[in-house]
Formats: sequence, C-alpha cells, structure tokens
Amino acid sequence: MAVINFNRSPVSNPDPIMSPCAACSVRDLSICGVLDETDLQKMAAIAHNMQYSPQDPIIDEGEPADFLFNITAGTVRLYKLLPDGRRQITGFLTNGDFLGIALNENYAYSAEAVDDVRVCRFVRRKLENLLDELPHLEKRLLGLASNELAQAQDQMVLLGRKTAKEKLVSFFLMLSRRQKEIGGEASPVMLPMSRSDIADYLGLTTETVSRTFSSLKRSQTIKLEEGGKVTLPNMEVLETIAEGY
Amino acid sequence: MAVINFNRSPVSNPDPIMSPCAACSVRDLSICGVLDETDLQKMAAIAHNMQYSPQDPIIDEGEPADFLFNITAGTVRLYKLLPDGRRQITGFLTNGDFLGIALNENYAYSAEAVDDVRVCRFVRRKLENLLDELPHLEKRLLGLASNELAQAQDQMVLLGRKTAKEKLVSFFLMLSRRQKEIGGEASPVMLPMSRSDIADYLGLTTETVSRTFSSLKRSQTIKLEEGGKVTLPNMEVLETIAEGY
DNA sequence: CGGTGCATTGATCAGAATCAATGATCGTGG
DNA sequence: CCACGATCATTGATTCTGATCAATGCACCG
Repeated sequence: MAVINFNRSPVSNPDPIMSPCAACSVRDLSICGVLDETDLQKMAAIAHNMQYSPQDPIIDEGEPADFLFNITAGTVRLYKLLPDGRRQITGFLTNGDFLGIALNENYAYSAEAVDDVRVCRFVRRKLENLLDELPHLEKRLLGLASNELAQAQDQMVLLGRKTAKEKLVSFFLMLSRRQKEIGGEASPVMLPMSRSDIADYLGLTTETVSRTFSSLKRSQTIKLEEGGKVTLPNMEVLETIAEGY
Repeated sequence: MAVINFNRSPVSNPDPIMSPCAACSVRDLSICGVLDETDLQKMAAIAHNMQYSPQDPIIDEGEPADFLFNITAGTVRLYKLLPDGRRQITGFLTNGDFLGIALNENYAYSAEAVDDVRVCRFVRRKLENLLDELPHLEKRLLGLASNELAQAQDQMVLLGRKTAKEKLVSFFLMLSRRQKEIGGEASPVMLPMSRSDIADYLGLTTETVSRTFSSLKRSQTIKLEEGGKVTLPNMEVLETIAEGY
C-alpha cells in the first residue's frame, strides 16, 4: 500500500498503479476472483482505493448510486432507518464482500464503517460498461446476488421467528462461518461492532442483547475473552440452539 | 440500470396451457419481456406449462434445484421452517414473478400454491445454458435479483423494527403496489392467502393479525369487502402509518 | 482524575403470544 | 336443500418475552 493516512478520512488513492489488483489480498474472495490478468487491468483502471475511520458514512440511502465498492479490510454495517429513528441493520460486510449489488438509481440503504475500513471503489457507470465486456464478471455478480438472497431469507427467519437467545447464537455462528470463509479460525469470533449494532441487526434492544450475552456466559455456552472476542466451545450445541430444537 | 419496467398488460388468458410464449399474458412482466421472437422460441423450447391446486407443494427446501419457474397465474408462498415447525414466509409470488433466482445446488426454501397457480417450468441446466447465449436474459435476472434484494431489506426492517399495526399496513401497501404493477387497481386489494399465511409473513400470530385487522377496521383505516378484499381509502394515511411516523 | 460513551444489571411495563372459546364460512352428503 | 362437520377467523382472558425506564459499572482518554 502507498502512504496511508490513518487519521484523516476518507482518503482517496487516485493511482491504481500503486495498488495492483494482482496482489490484492482479498482478490479470490471478491468478484475479482474470476478475472484473469488482462481483465484485472481493466478493473484496476476504474478502481480507487479508499479508507474510512470508525463511524464514517460510506453511502447514504436515497443518494444517487454513483459508486460501488469492494471491501478489502474492516467491517461495514448496512442499515435502513425509519423516520422516528428506529434502525435495522441489514448486514455486515467484510473482506471480499461487494457493496452495491442492489443497483437502482439511488442507494436503497446506508453504509458506515464499523472499524477501520478499506475499500476498492468503482464508478458504477464504468463498472456497468465493463460488465458487458466481461461476462464472467456478470455471472459472478449474479452468483453473489443469489447468495445474498439466500442469506436475506435466513435473516428473515431469524427476525420473524427466533427468540433472543436463538438470534444471538445464530449471530455468533454466522460470524464464525464468515471468519472461516475469509481464512480465519471458527473460534474465537471477533466482534468489531457494538452491542447496539448487534441489537439493531437482530431486532432487539442493547439491554436484551447484553442480558442474553450474560445468560449464555453463565451457562458456559460461550466464553467472553480479552478484547471482546467470543469463544464458541461447542459448535454442535450452538447449532442446535440456533435452530431452535 | 435495472429499474424494471412493469408494463401494464391484461392478466386474463383463456388458455395459457396451449399458448406459445408470444401470446403469454405475463410476458412483459416476466424475464421473457426482454426477449425477441427468435429468443422466445428458444425459451419456449425448454419450457413446460404446469398447474397447481391450492396447498400443492411446488418446490421443497433441500431438494436438488432442478427446475426454475415463471409464475403465470395465481399466488405462491415461499417459506422456511424451523425444526419445531415455526414457519417464516419469505415472500409471495404472483404473475410474472420468477421463482428460483437463488441458484444453488439445492432449493434454499419451499414453495406452495396459495390458490390455483399456473407456471412456466424450466429445466435449470437448460436455462443456464441459454443464459450464456442470451446476455439480455442474464442482465434481466441480475436486475430481478437486485430488486428482490431491495425488497428483502425492506422486509427485514418490517420484521425487526415495526409494530403489528405498521406491519399489517405495510403489507396492504405492498399488495396494492404489486397489484398496480401487474395492471390492476391500487384498491381494493385481494387477499388470496389465509390469516395464518399473513401472520407467518409478518412475524406475528394469526390472533394478532386478526385483532390488528379489526382495530384498523374500527378506525376506518381499511374497509373489509365481500370476498375478503380490502379497500384502502387513503393511501397517504396508510403510508404514514406504515413508516411509523 | 474526572468525564464521556458503552455495557451491564435491575425494576417495571407493554405488546404480542398463548390459551381458550365462540362465530363464520364452506363443502359434503344425507 | 339443509344439516353437519371441518376449517378458518374473531374475540376474550391471561401470560410472558423482550422493551422501557433507571441506575451503576467499566474502560478509555484528555
């Protein structure tokens, strides 16, 4: 990476030469995984690296959807607000995730950095043009959208039909799976987001999240480590709880 | 891209079973709307018309995803079950809707006919082959997936953060919008599905749905007509309620 | 240190679930 | 054609999970 300023943000890197996609650490995780060297060049040509500090807005619901993003580091929360301030977090994105599949004229949701975030930003119009050239890429996007839809349905089951305990355990398992996918361990699980983020993701309040947390600790179902990490001692038990048996 | 234009078109077709795609009443609503005569032929070659009676299963979660469907008449419910029988309905599909965008090896959810349903069924493998030939079609699918994702996010807000009253009013508005899209009136809204279906879609119980229904009737917010139709006398008021102002 | 923001814990409340009964609708067969 | 049973919808009484209101604890930071 080129010189990076960690204090001021967002910071744009207008020079893609300095961050060649070929060496990108999340390339295989991301939509770029299907591209060969030539196509990568084309992607690189329309990409900008950017950074965000915790709580920085990345996109705003309702604004023209001019940019799309590949998350290369950190965690992003997607959310929608009701007029009175009630918030629903619809997902957390991490390494390799693509932000902006729902390509309408305007963004359908907002996104903020949870911790220090790096992204690869594309001008939407340019990426769309590239799609016509690279059918692989379009197929990949369709695959991603398909996965996201499946996830969204699981989340609907969680929100509509699971208890607080089931919700929280499902959440840990989701994080654990995701962590494995990006090449980490299944446990312990990192929790970069606040209790209030977790609550708004699970359709609960912070108090209920906190209480359920404590109750799971008491019953040894989970273990809270230094730095807010959570150890999952027995995946089978957790799976059973999450599915509500 | 991808703001899908649902053209108005008549929805009654005397005999879809015998009809070639060219005369298909939901063609413009469906993925087939982007195809010219030649391409339609190719679609027709891999399509089968089928019908289902109320409560008939159409696909089963976990089964190999061998078929994809275009709904040409009637209403379909998509749902997922927890092991103890709790059910979450993740969506209702009607004329022109495409069933099976989430293209994994196995179906991620089940689908049943709510009323009398007709579909155009495709062998998945064949449709996938056709996709490589018809880039228009692939784009259209991506657009559909994009729309579905946006809808799914709205549904998460509903399930996670709205009250029973807000949920029910949002549901009526969704049906009303959908009815307009397929060429009908905004009101009255048809309710082919049972209270229990509505409950499982909104993350409520039948009793709560019924009570909320009654309360909305009492306050003149809605009016219940013959045949279970619901008249929406004032859209602005309903929108306000649905968004929780 | 003291302040600020986040997390935890406690007490109470409320909205929706559950348990239970009654009412309406519809299809079937006598 | 009506009576019966079955299914679904409505309404009522009560319970309970999670929300709300409130206080305290804890960690980080100037």
